[in-house]
Amino acid sequence: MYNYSEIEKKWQKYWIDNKCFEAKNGGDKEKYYILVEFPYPSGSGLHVGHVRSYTALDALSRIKRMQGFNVLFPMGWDAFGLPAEQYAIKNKVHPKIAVKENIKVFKSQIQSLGLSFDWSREFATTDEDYYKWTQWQFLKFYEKGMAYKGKKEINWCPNCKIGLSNEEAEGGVCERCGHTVEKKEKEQWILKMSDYAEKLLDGLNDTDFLDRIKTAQINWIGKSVGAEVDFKLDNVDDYLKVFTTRPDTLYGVTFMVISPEHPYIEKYKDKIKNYDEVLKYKNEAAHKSEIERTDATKEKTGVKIDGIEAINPVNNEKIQIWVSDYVLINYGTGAIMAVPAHDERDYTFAKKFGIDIIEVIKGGDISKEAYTGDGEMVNSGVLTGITNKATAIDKMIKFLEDNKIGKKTTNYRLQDWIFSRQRFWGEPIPMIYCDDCGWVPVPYEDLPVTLPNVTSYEPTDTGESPLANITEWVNTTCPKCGKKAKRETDTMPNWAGSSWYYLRYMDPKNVDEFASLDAMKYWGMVDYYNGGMEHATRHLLYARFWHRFLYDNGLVPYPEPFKKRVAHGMILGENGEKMSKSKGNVVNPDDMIKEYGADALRTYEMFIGDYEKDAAWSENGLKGCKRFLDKVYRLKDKVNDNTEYTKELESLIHKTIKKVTNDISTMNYNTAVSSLMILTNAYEDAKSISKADYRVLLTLLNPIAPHITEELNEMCNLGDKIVNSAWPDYDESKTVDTEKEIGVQVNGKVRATILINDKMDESEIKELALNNENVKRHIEGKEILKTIIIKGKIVNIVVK
RNA sequence: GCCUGAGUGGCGGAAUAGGUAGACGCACAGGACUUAAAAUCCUGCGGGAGUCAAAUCCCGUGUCGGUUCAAGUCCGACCUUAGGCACCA
Repeated sequence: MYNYSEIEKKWQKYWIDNKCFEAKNGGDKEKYYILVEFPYPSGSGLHVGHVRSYTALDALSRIKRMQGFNVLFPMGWDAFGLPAEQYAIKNKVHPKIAVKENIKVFKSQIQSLGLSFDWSREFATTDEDYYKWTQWQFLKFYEKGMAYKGKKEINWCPNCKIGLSNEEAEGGVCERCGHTVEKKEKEQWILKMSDYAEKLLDGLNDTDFLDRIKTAQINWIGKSVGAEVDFKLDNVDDYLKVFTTRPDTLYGVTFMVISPEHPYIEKYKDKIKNYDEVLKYKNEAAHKSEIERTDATKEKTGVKIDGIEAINPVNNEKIQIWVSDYVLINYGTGAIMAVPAHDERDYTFAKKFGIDIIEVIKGGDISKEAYTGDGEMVNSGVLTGITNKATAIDKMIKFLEDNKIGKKTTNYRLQDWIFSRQRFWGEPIPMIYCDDCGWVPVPYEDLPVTLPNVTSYEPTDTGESPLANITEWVNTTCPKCGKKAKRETDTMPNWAGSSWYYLRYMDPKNVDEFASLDAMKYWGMVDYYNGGMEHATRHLLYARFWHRFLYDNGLVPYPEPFKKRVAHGMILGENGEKMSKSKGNVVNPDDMIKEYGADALRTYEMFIGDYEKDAAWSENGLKGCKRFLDKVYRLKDKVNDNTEYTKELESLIHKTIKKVTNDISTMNYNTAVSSLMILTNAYEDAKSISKADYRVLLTLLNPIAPHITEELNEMCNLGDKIVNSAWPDYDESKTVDTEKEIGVQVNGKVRATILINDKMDESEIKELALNNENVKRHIEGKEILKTIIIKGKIVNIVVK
């Protein structure tokens, strides 16, 4: 039909030469910051999934610019990480070089789509003048006591030889290679993220995230309110502290359980008569994988501790203490009070080991199962007779606090962030260890701590970072005392660089600061942030935490980084399965651009379905969109010289402007395209169309298919470049039909349609309806009970 | 188990605030143009009854109930499915 690749190249060049999409900091226009997650530039190149989200936000950016906003729509590269490192090891090149090549490919692919990114602000997280500031911010965490080095049991992948965060080891398998994760104790840098649990929860109120994203975050933070209770140990001057959300069931406690890692096992070694047995159990638990350990369906195991007992503070009963791996050391206090009558897990445990079960809430049958519902309190001292859980809990907490045996407490599932990785290709953690001074931060003026230029950095078997082998890099002097010292060889996780990149875009060339306060004040929160659902918890929480910390220390002007967060669905293979090389269902965007053009690919990906949902690829669908653009192209031959909207098309034009404007801002891209198809079909049916008719169609289609529309606009001399023009307005009054067909129902079933106009009153409409032949047939001989007329919508005649 | 969503033709999916279910596209079928194919154009396209053809009628938005003049849309229970959390006390 037409030479799209030539047209596309022409306009892409025009946009770059004329700096059409470069945002300026400041000015009279209102700012609007649109962000798509920057990609990891993998060797396999751009995925059609990238095309979907980039095009969607590109369309939004283009509209916003035409509507007069100062739009920031930047792009960069999240380029640290394991794949680049592994590729580099295999091919004996420095990852810096491999990354550079990948970025080149990615960039040219992205540019061939005609996306309106502001390339003047481009950077990669691996650029020294970027990660200098990542390190600088880490030092701030350290300075404020928010980063510490601690011995932590980490998730260790023996295959990748790398420590993994809990998030990367979900389900007990390595996220990268699928190998079973083991536990390994290691000194790790840790950020005190758990201190921010409440703030991260609160901050959600300042955001406009999709509900499911908010929910995912709330679940992840896992707040639960309850009480801490001290159980005195019998014959020992010490307490065992537990956390419970059900202090109302304290009278039903028949045993306690501590986690295998609980410090009391060592502390009371001498008192525990069956210490050997307990230790054996502890060791078994340590060797279990995360999967085995956390499988709720498996049978409960445990060992009764012989030699120490506790005393229930509310009734002074002696209580046996068990050790079992169903109690986790990293939640609450690592110890629980067990109420088998009213907790399912405690119930199973008690049944298996023949421990007493005491009912304190009526309503269930404790011979069959634990009753977790509400009911009347029995056998419960001061609580007896209360029938409401909340009241009982409040009363018990007051009792505990009055008697100084416990207090109201909140617990969070959210853990501290293990920030060390034993890898080469990451930001070096800017710390130095001196035998005399301990850990000393690298002085701010010495940043960045750069990675050494070496070609060999195989991972070590000991679990140390490959950097540990590069002695000339490791050995340094202590910034404090000047003696010989060693650099930290751990590097930062991938999530570090992506936790603040949106700030750097605001002021990417700044050499004095990570971004100036002025720039950050000007651009404010990211107005519209798009990314995958897989980042709804981890990346988004890390970035919010990082940002909030900066805010609390006066380094950024607003507490929350992102206003609105949306997520796109995946593009699946033609067979409905996730695209993968092994399944052979991968679609390469380059091939599609070559065969159908970037505009057709963009249009199709917007039309493919609900933006938030997964959608299966269909090359036929893409062909359909190509046909649509061809149709738009052919319209050029029927443009007349009129400069006003054609009368017969006017109403539809106004309706379409309204629909496309709304749909793109609410992510309903599929219906936006559909309404443009309807308008195009109407133009086709018309004898001829005016310049104004054509121009408005091209303008409306431009955000989605920017090249061909700009070309046709020029070819037909319709006016200024669309990119420099204003988004069309619509006249609300012209979107309302003067004449309309509405349905006439008899007893709720449509029996006819009548043509009404906006001048008719109810009686005229009623008369028209009753005189319809088919309606007459259905009401003949029956009594009309009532007639409902909803203006412009429907008539319903109720008969008996 | 708990927390979110989602179930509509052969397929992707439309249906403001309850008001003509199936927009738009794909696939398919028939026709036009052509020596032929491609491209393009026209017609049909949820299921069933009915008819030469129609008109018209019945059924139909996961299932079962309910509210309403009217339910894809609201309410209750359930089923299926995707995602999140999960021995979190």
